[in-house]
Amino acid sequence: MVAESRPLRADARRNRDRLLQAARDAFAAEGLSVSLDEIARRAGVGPGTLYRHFPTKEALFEAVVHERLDPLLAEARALRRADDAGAALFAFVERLVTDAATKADLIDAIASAGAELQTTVATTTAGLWEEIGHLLARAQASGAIRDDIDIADLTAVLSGVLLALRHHANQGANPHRTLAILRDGLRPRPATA
Amino acid sequence: MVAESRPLRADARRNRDRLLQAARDAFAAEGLSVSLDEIARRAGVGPGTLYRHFPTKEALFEAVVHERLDPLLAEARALRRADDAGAALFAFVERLVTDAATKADLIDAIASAGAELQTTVATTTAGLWEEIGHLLARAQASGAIRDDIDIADLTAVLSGVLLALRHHANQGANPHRTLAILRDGLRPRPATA
Amino acid sequence: MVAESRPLRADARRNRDRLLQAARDAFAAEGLSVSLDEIARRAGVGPGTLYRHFPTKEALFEAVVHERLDPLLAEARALRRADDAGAALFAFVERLVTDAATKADLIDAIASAGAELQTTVATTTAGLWEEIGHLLARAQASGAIRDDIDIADLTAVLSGVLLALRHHANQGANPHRTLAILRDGLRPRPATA
Amino acid sequence: MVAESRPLRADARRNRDRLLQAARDAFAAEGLSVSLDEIARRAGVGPGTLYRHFPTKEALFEAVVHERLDPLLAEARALRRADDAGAALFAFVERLVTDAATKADLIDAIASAGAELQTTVATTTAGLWEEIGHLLARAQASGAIRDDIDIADLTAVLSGVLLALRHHANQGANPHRTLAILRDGLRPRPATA
DNA sequence: GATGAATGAGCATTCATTCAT
DNA sequence: AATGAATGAATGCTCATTCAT
Repeated sequence: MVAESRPLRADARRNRDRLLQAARDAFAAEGLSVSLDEIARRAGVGPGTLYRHFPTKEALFEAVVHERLDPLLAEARALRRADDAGAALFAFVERLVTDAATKADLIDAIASAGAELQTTVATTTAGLWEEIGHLLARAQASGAIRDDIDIADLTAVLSGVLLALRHHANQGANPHRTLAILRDGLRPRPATA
Repeated sequence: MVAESRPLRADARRNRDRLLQAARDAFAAEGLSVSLDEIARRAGVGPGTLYRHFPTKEALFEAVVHERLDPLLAEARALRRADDAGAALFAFVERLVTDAATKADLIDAIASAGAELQTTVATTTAGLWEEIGHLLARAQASGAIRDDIDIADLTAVLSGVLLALRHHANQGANPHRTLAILRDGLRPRPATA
Repeated sequence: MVAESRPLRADARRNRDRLLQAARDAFAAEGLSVSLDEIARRAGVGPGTLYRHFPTKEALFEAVVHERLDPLLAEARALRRADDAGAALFAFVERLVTDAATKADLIDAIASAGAELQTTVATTTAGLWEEIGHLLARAQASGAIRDDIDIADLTAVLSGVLLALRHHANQGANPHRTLAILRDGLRPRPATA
Repeated sequence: MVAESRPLRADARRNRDRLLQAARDAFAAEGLSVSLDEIARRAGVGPGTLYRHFPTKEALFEAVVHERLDPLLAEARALRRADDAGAALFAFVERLVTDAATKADLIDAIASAGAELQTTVATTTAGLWEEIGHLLARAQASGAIRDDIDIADLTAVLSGVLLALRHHANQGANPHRTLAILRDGLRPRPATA
């Protein structure tokens, strides 16, 4: 799994990249229902080539998910040791929401994935939630975040907000204002409600 | 031929109900991609019977959506003239969240509706958002809700939370805690930001 | 087959007539592909009632064909003993063509009937061709019609003309001019061609 | 990658030809109502292969029509400048009738086209009638054809005869005798009517 | 490796026919 | 008798996957 095993990667690598790009765009634009033929067409390759790189539709989708998630995961890991735990969590949440707004793509697929492909994708996303759990725990320990919620709650609201921004972005919702609601809601509650 | 409004609806009504129930469950479990044959099978009828009651897939979906939305719409309308505007909005939000938690079904379809079927369903949901907009405006006027958000923002967060509860309910998210985040996030901001 | 066997014919007869009328119109307008439900709807009865009167689609079609053919058959039989055999044949041909033009309906179905329902309808039309054969033989014997054709040829041209008038009537073909070609073509050939 | 215009068309071309052949036979035998699955089955391919070559039923039908019509159209065009205009028209009519007799297939579809698929097929046939119109006009100008008919009339009779030969060929109609009727009917009328 | 043709199960929808009321 | 609901096989078409070239 470690060693680069094969030589001719010049064009193969290029095709793989094109396919991932095309798949990203297509999933973002049409959802999971786009046909693989359409993705291959957009990438300028034959469906057989797509199959060679990604033996099933789910494998392709998962690769796309990985491509999106891996940088986020790295960022979350880097924040593990930030000084200000509360700021770290808010920074990461902001990063997620900004991503969802600007990339305007398959964050939603990451968050939901319907009941259709699931399994492997779910495994892939689990790592992300785990990192967020860490950030939440530290932020709660530092007093920056209310104590009466747990990682499941945060995960729920956060993926919900991501999904919502995807669906409502073109309808006037402002990511920053949406974020403000979330941010204030996560703060420790003042004396009384 | 005399006065009973409809004669042999006994079985027809029963099949219609069974179909709606099966569709509700199936859409909730598998999303919009469930096949009509599968829904018919679950309802114990032939595909032709499904067709008789709901001539297109969209018609079936819309019937399911209506069944869920109509009572909510009625409730929202009833709250229009509540004395305490802030309490009215929170009550309705709580109602929505409770629904999503207990019915555990296609609130998500209502909230997202994907890019797939749209038209009529969109029209149907528009009415709901309109009512919520009313409640929000009054709550803001009364000072119970922060001023720096508009209906699009609320809609986004709210549908996000609903979606989230649907996807994460079985993963331990607690509706009341999730709701608490939303509730506190909607309050007017204290002195500092 | 002779005695009227059942009493309650008042409304039953009326339904039967309505169904035949609706079927006639529907076949004429849409061809054989109209659904029986559509015909029943047009007749203002339920599909079960249609079925009671005509147990298969073919039975209905055949009844319609009979209704059209029987008067024509009677007319042909009446012409069998006409004094002027040539005039008799031309008169009958004219009658057919006029029918096709004014009724603008399922003469074509009679003539073609595709490869779909056939058998029984073919049997039904055979009687008509037989009568025409009689008229042709007599006309040829009297010298009014060329000798070098037989009933199969006449049948072919005649049904072709009927079909054609149905399809081309709205495109400017004039039944009388079309008929003139046929009439002159049937005459005995002058000395040389 | 070098210069052969198309690489693996060997099998594709063969399947396409098989499909056209199967479609031709099937349409001729059963009319437009044959199912595409049946045609695919007869051609020995899956329905998806049929779809790849002809994406709709109409596209398949039109391909079949073109295959028949294009040579006829070319021939008609070639006759436009013939010396003897009357002979040219008769030659073309003979060609049509011969075709209908030997190919024994979907000339009728061409002539009628039903009320079912239309559009593109209609456009395709229009060109043929236009050419025939040319030949008719010239033949009338030269005195070889009666003056009291127009292209619509000729079209009607001609397609009628084609249809008739299709339906009655196996019943003994002789193309040459049928043709004789048409030919003599088209001649200028002698002294008396 | 790449191509794109082939496959065949599957989908939404239709409709002739049957049957409970 | 009549009704209209139910049936289920069939249709045109789609698409993930496989395979010959």
